[in-house]
Amino acid sequence: MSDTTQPRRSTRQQAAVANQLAQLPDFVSAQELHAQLRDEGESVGLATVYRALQAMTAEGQIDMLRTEDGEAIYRACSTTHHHHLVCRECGRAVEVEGPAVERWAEQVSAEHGFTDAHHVIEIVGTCADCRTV
Amino acid sequence: MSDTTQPRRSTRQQAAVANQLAQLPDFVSAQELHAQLRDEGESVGLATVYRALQAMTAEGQIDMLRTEDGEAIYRACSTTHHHHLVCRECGRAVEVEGPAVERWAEQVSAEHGFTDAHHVIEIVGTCADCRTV
DNA sequence: GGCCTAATGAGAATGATTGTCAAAATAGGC
DNA sequence: GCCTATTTTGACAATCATTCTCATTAGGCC
Ligand SMILES: [Zn+2]
Ligand SMILES: [Zn+2]
Ligand SMILES: [Zn+2]
Ligand SMILES: [Zn+2]
Repeated sequence: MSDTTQPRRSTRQQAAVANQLAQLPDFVSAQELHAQLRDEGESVGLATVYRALQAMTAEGQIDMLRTEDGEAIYRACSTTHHHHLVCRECGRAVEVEGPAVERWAEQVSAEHGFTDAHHVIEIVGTCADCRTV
Repeated sequence: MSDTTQPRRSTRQQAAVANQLAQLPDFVSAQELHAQLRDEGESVGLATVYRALQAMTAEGQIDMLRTEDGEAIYRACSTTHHHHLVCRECGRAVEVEGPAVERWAEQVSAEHGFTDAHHVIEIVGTCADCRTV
């Protein structure tokens, strides 16, 4: 199964990225994370931030998904698993959960012989405020 | 609700994009579509392809989603509504349906006052073949 | 300490997407 | 069909996230 988990060397930079991510409740882009680290003095090169996030994603330590405009965003996956309901006009996002969906995803994967399945679910709509404009 | 559907003028280029898309059974990127049109002699400027796809997406005439590496891909949405279960190793995709999920998505949107909601659901796992390797 | 090698960072390079703006095409009214 | 107001197009430049390059730095280990 190509378990490409060669142990990485532990460095200040990787720890900084991991810690920062652990402190954030929601998704951030690599750019944002880089800026935050810079602001806190714990400066890490941009390329390194990208590499760390990549590695952690590959190892399943963090979740990655894409915003509507294609930017990759990351989140520590310790947070409660949930999904987003996003307004296509103002970008406001509501966190939603759905046990039924979680079960469905697992079931569908199992039915087709897939293992270690993850899923991405995003709902995009127009919120009440933006509708009345 | 800012129904920005001012009727667009109909042009050869937009027709070409729409036709090409109607002929393709699966998702294509703007770049691929542009190349195909060029090869078939029905040449259309790249920027125009992007604009046409954008417009059609905004009008709900086609579906757009993002590949793993962030590229936007499009498909005529005449096909039956379904989702994909994709193998992270070999890329094999299985089309799956789930009435329960569809209902959940609608319900969640309604609960929060969102209208005209669409959703993106993708499940990524490791298929049976790739597991045994 | 010293060696080997992986990790870092500054900047260049890539590549999809979007912006610019003059030229061409459309929709209507005549 | 012809004319005009407005939209659309296309070649090219500009943006911007992400990746690549490669000289330098710093873990892991003796
Ligand atoms: Zn809104
Ligand atoms: Zn879920
Ligand atoms: Zn597979
Ligand atoms: Zn669905």
